[in-house]
This record gives sequence, structure tokens and C-alpha cells, in this order.
Amino acid sequence: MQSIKTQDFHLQHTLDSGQVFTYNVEGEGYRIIDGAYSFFVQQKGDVLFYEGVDEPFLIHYFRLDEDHSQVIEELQKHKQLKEAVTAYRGLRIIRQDPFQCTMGFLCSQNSNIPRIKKNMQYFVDRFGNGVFPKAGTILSNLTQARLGYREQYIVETNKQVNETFFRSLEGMSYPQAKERLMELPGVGPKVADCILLFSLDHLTSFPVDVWMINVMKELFPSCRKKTPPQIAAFAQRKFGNYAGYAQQYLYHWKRMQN
DNA sequence: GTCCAGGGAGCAG
DNA sequence: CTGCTCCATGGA
Repeated sequence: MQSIKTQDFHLQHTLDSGQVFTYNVEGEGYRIIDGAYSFFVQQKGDVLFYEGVDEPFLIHYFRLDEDHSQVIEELQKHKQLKEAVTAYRGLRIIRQDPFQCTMGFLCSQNSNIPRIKKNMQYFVDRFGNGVFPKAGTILSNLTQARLGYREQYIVETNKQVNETFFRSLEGMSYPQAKERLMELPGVGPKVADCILLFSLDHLTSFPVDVWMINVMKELFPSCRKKTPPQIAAFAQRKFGNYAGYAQQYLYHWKRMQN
């Protein structure tokens, strides 16, 4: 077991904030699957213990290379964010495997997190031999997965993507990559924004779901008569490069209230 | 039983 | 372009 010292990092808030679905409690820590990797992590105070990946991977995955105190400072300039940021300080936006992230949020539409986790576990067990399957390989034998109407989106998207596709997205701007992602069946503005934020490093992305509609309307009265895309645009104007973090803190904070 | 969930596609206006 | 309906399923 290796370890790394962290600052302003909270493993549980990070994992439980609905951005990643392929992890499970194991002992006193968690086992996480990301792409071809399966690894164990456990946090004790500021120290993160890990096994199964190397240090550069871990730093990249949890964004430990970022000065998170600066993110906090920036977010706290907005009084509406203070409570959420204080309560869940250390919530990092993960850098996930893009294909895995795409599958997760294709499963997410009109669903709930426990169910999405089950869907993703099925992909791992049935196609991945313990890790996440490769892009373009989730094509058949999906009846047992109980995906409902999302099954056709999974299959059709897998017919259209491979590893090169996701690599090409990495070179694109936010609007370019979003437009390209939305050409995939089952990927609309919300799912695209989640993929862009959680796997493609676009921290200006601001995914708006039911929870975000509600929390934004509570905190910012000017959002009360806005549509979801208008709320996203409002937040991106207001928070700029910190919009993604604002979104994730607010989302987790709001959900933990219920 | 009923309501809701990290929405998107298809269609009418 | 916006607004409405339907979608299949399980968790609460």
C-alpha cells in the first residue's frame, strides 16, 4: 500500500457526489474502477492510501495537482455558495475515463444513482472482466441489464464510438466537443455537459438537472423563470471557469439536504 | 399504489 | 425555435 499527502481533499464527498458510479465500499476504503484500472483508496486525515495504480494516475484522477484552496476562495466570493462549499469542502471534480463517463450518464437519464451503479456494475461484470469494457464493445446481451428504453442508446452509441473518437474530443473546445457529443444517440445537453465536466476537463460546464433547477431557483431569484439552458448560461456567465465546481458543490449540498 | 429519478427524441405549433 | 408527451424501470 502506498500513500500520498493531500490538501483540501475529501474522498467521500468526492465519490458520493454523483459524478462517478463505479465504486464500492471495500474494508475501510473504496474500490474504484476507471477504464482499464481497478484500484483501492482509503483516506485517513490528509493522507490518501492507495493500491493498484501509480501516483501520477491518482493525482490526475482526483485532480490533486490543483490548488483547491484557490477554487474555494473563488467560490466563496458568492454568498449563495458559501454554505455548500463550507459543508463539503474538498469535493474534487474527478477526471474519469471518457467512455465510462459517457455510459454512466447515458444510463442516468430519468434514473437514480443506486440504479445507475447497478447498470454500470453489469457492464463491468458482463463485458469488462473486472474493469470497465473498452469503447465500442457494449453491443449485445443487455436484456439482463434492465436498462429500459436506454438500452438502444447504449447500443447505438457503442456502434459509433471507439478510443480514437474520445481522443479526438480531447483536442476540441467546449462548444465543439459538446456539439460532437450531442450527435450521439441519447446524448442531449445535460448528458453532454456531464461528460465534458467529469471526463474532458471542461470546468466551465454546468449540467442542469432537476436538482440544479430547484437549487438555482432558490438561491438566485432571477432564475425562477429561466429554462434549464438559460440557467446554465447564467451560471457560466457568473462563475466562469469555476461553473463546474459551483454546480457540483450545489448539487451535492442540495441532495444531502433530503 | 403512487411518485419520482443527474433527460432525450419526436412531434406539433 | 419552444413546449409537450412518451419512454421502461426500480427506489422510496
